[in-house]
Amino acid sequence: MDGFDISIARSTLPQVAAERLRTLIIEGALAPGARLNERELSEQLGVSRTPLREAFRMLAADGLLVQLPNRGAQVVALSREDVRHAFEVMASLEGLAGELAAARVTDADLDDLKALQGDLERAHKRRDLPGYYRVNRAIHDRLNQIAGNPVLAQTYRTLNARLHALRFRSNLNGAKWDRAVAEHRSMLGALAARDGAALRDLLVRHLHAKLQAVLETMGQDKE
Amino acid sequence: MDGFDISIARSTLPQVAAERLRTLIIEGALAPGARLNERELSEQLGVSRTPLREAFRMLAADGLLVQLPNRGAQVVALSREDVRHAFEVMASLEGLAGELAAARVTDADLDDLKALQGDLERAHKRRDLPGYYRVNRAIHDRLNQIAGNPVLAQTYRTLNARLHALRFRSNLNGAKWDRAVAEHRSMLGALAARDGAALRDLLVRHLHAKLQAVLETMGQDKE
DNA sequence: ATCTTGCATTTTGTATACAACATGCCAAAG
DNA sequence: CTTTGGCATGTTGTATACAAAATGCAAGAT
Repeated sequence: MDGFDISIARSTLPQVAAERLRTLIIEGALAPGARLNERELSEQLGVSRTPLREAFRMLAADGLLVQLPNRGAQVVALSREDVRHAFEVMASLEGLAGELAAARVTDADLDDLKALQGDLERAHKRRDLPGYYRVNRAIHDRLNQIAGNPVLAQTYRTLNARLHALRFRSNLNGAKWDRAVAEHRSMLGALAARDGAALRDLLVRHLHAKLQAVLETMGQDKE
Repeated sequence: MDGFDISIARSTLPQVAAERLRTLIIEGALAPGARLNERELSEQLGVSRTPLREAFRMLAADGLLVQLPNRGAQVVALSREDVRHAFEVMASLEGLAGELAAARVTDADLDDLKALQGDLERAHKRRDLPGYYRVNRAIHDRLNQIAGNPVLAQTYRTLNARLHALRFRSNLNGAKWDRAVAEHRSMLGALAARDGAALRDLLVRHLHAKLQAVLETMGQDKE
């Protein structure tokens, strides 16, 4: 966290391609279950098949694609069970982040988080869902940063990225949204009190509520 | 868990290469920090550079290699901090596995685990360290299987694989080993009582003890 | 003597040709 | 009419050639 990174970000071609594909998947341009034709895609992206294949491998590692031998890559189609399992793990990790953060949080950190909580409530008040999600994410990132465990942050990020293939925005109806904001307030209180166990419980329950919301948006899909 | 998979395992060349490299890394033939020359390695393994590169990507995804742009791949060199962070996350995941398992365990499962516990104690009694580790791993796998969350199992496996690059076997002196076996007995008790919270605590502490042992074997290495 | 600068060599990155495999169709047999 | 075998076509897997980048060394300048 100390020192500055002045190196210019040199992204390799596979990385750029992977990022591009990731966006296409998250935005839904590439639907879950869709098969990705290498030649076709490589022409569209303007790269040859080799770097594209490396991009496939990266995305497969993140769980956004599955690769079948001799049958290429396709966008993952997560079942409700998959989502449930992923959330179960993410809740546990988020709880750990809370515990760690409670043990290490400084007053300066708390001030930052209080400011973010303010942003969150304002976004809520004006029903600005995109803004709400942005702040929400910022709070989460900050918490993870305070927790100070890069492996934890990385693991969480990977799991989360996988779920984004679903792109469940929307679906925060009034009651649920109000409750979520209130939960955030409780969480901030537990953190200020340095009560790791309480924060952990709150986070786990918070994630559980989120899971329910996501499952509802998924509706009665397959499996 | 129902039904049999009769499909013959068709491993692709990159998979085979990755598996081979994984073994070389774990066994220490490829030391941490070592740079992997593509041409050289591809000749030694008898594959061309393309599948080898895909193998690199897979291992990098598992965290066994790091890939630097235009500078190839090298075996990760984990710092003590890295190990600490990884164990922190693994302990949390293992705890979750315990909680879930306690909620779903059947009497038949318990019988299996009791048998394994017997194996463990026998291996301990005759100071059979490799055997002990094997049974230890079997118990862990069984627990994860009972927990019934593939995402959890997968995440744990990945983290664990990364640590194996260190190949810390050995280093279980008398006292620690005795204590580990006793802990296993307690864990089995908590599972039999379906006490998820207790099992969770035991597992987290168990992993914490393991971390200490690992850190000792790492000695006063760099960073 | 040390530091820079350019060149030679090595190594990685990308494109592409060719081989292996999968898939769908059609015809022929039951 | 259904099923099976073979073939044609398309798609992925692998090898290799070429391009771009990095590294090490040596010669010259300060």
